[in-house]
Amino acid sequence: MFRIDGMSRTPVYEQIIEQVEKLITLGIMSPGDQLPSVRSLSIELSVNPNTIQKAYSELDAKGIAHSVPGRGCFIADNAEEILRDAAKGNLSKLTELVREMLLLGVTEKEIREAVEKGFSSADN
Amino acid sequence: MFRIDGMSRTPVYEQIIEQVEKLITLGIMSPGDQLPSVRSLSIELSVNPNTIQKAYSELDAKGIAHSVPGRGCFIADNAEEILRDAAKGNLSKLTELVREMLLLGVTEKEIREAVEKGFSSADN
DNA sequence: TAACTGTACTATGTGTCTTAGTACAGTTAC
DNA sequence: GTAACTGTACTAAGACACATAGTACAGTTA
Repeated sequence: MFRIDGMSRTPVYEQIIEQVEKLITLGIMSPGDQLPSVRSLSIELSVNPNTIQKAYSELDAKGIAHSVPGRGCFIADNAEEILRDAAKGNLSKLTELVREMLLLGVTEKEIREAVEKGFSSADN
Repeated sequence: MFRIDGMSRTPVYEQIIEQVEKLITLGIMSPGDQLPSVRSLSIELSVNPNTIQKAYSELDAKGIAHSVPGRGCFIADNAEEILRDAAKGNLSKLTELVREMLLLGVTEKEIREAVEKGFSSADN
């Protein structure tokens, strides 16, 4: 369910956060669903429990998951809403990316094609 | 001419690389132009000379600049071409960004607006 | 010759990420 | 109640990248 790239420059705990968010985005995990326990996931990924805990506590701080001592870590009710709002905040990032590519000499046509390609593909 | 954000998570040497690339992209610096010397820029930015050297040597490795011992560091003849090719390689990144935002519930209309905004703005 | 240029090297400090180990408290099923 | 799970907290240590500090050498230029 989770996969860690040890060669990546992004920290393991961030990779876990991203993957949890992706699972929610894709509808594979839904509000109320329980995430793997800190210990079991640490074994599955051959990673220290502290690293998993750090990921979960950040997901909790973001409001995406909710940790309950003794019970587990669960996807929050409004997880999709939070992720959607965060994505909307990234619209400006999209604008800047387009502008930079344009400045670098990428044609408007090439950019439009890349965008349409994003619209047409629904699979991961 | 250069500005460093000490609060940023991106290393200083990478910020310098990005800014050199941006100056070339914007046409402020052109092939043959000399970059500030390692020592003078290190003083200007209150940064260690080694940090500047690291940035310059990476620009050299990328083919964007060319360092000549005793003379200085100069923008390479084909710097724009290299940057343009690199930008084209990022078209897939653009596609993925669009796809992700779509999955997260951002509307197609919002995405198109952000893209058009990038097209229409020419100022930095 | 003097003042600049890039380059190379060692040593050190710092911060983040990760691991390791231990401990405590809440929950659940038997 | 007990055993086995859950999250949480804490200290200690190692690894690594980034940056600093200082020195030194060779090439270029006026």
